[in-house]
Order: sequence, then C-alpha cells, then structure tokens
Amino acid sequence: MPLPDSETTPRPRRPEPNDSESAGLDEDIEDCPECDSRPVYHSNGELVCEECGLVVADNLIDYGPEWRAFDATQRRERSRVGAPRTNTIHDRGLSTKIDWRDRDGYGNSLSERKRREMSRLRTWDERFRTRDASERNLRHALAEIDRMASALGLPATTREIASVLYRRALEEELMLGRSIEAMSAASVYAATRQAGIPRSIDEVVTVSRVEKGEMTRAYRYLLRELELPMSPPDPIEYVGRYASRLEVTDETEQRARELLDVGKRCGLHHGRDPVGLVASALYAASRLTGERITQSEIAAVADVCEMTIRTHYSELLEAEE
DNA sequence: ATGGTTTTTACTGCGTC
DNA sequence: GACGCGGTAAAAACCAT
Repeated sequence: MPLPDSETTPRPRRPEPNDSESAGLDEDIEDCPECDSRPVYHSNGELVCEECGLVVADNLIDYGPEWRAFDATQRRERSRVGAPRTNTIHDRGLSTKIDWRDRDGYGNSLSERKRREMSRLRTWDERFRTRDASERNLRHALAEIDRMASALGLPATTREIASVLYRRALEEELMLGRSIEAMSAASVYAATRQAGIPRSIDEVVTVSRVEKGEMTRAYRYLLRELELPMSPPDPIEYVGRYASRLEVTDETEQRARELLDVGKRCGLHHGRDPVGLVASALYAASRLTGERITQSEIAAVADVCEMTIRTHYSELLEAEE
C-alpha cells in the first residue's frame, strides 16, 4: 500500500544539550578517577562499571540541574521546551477534515455511491489520523526517554527497556489524560529498576520535565496496568552510586552494605526512603571504619536531611548486634 | 478527606579543634 | 568562636484507606 509519505518532512534538528555531554562520555570513563583503584566491569557489551559508570552518571547529573534551573526560570513556557516541533507543524498541515454529513458543498444529499465512497474515505482518514497521532506520540516519547537516559548515564539496554515499557503503555491506551513527559519519566524509572541499576525517583525527576507527583502517579499507574512485578527498592542497590560520589574507601562501602543487609533483616527498611537509609548506612560505616565523613556531606550528596541520617544510623548500628 | 507514618525544618545544648 | 554532633518539637510530605 502506497503510504502518503508525509513523514519525510525535514525534522528540525534541535541541538540537544546532551550532545556535547555524551561526546565527552567515553573520555570520562577512560579517565575515571575510580579506575585507578577499581576494576572496570563490562556487562552486556556496555562500558558499565558499577562504580565508574556511576561516577560518570554523576557528572552528567551535575549538568542536569544546571539547565534544569535554566528551564525552571522559563517554566511558564515549559510546554514549548524540548518537544520536537514537528508535532504541531505537522498536524496543522496534514490533518484532514471530512464532514460526517453526507452532503455536498451545496447541502444536497449525496448519491448512494458517493455516500459509500465518503464512508470509505472516513474510515481510512481515521486510520491514518490515529496512526499518525500515536506515532507522533511515540516519537516524542522516545526522544524524551533518550534524553533522560543519557542525562542519567544509563546504558543502551536500559533505554531499550524504557522504550518497550512506553510502547506497551501506548498500545494499552494508558496515555489518555496523561502527559507524555510523565509517562516517559515513569518508564525510565521503571526501566532502571528492572535493569537492576536503579536511580532514585528524585534523580529521574530532576532530569525530567514534570513534577514529582505527576511522575510517581504515572509510575504507579504504569505498574498497575501493565502488571509489572516490582518489588520494593532494595537500598543496597544504591550503595555503590552514593559511595562513589562520596569517594569513600572500599572498606567503608562494604561495611555500609553489611549494615544494610542486617538492617534489612530487621525490617528497618519498611516504608522508608531507601536513599535515606543508604545515607545513614554510609555514615554509620564511615564511623566504624574511622573514616570521617560528616553528616552534612552525605546529606548533601544523597539529598536527604541530616536528621534522617541521625535517626537511622543509630538503628543500623544497633541492629548490627 | 483522613489518619498514621516518615521526612524535613528550625532550634537547642554539648564537646572539640 | 566555628564546627560537627545528638536531640526535641512541630510542620510538611507521603501513603493507604
């Protein structure tokens, strides 16, 4: 079937802030300061070392807030930011309107034959229109997912998962009344969880274009409708990332893992922010190993309150017995 | 909307460098 | 004195209902 190839409209290539960053990605991995002391792991063909990959992600995230802040000053125009403009231009030029009345231009009713013809046209027009709509939606979303994924330094496999999740959401018509941005962010978050390289919700939110509430709502919805089996986040999976950001010793990091392990057995993690727990564990561990890290340092890196660290870390230490 | 939980905020006194 | 630390009390945020 000959498709009207309207999709060849030249896509305005928007200079992504990520372009320059991802260019520097490889170098960062090579030069990663962690690599002096740590081995680099290659998993599924990607250069993802558990420690170094995270350090790189860190660099990228540092850029995030910067243009995010820039973004925020213009939040009013948020809806205009970023999305490939093709959407609107495209639609405006293309979408056809076929009146539902079987009348000609003068208001006379049509012959039986014409009526059938119009009916057929409507059918096809409808098909193309919806097809276009969901494809535009998808393209937008995939671009968004890609942008967030690179800002978070996620490997390609994880992006793949996010894309698949989004496609499913779209197919199951979960997008009604939900923003593409929110659902994309939710897909990315879910993907990191499924891939076992979790980012915190907050991290995903900072690189997304939506508020936290909107994103978490979309995420919950996604989980429920797609019936994704998602166990609650395991704090231990976050340890490596924050440990490398803080540049603690291996010993401390290991100690933190143990503390969390014990704490988990005692049920300390129920209903609590895993990041807060990790921060506390790192603090407790740094005490045990004699490596002095201040609470405020950890609090700043993990983006939790010092008070949270205080309340949790003593519990972790007690649980150790 | 509500109530129970956790996190955050603001503010304290204490010890140390 | 500045700083890090532990704590309290109250507000705010979060979640399930």
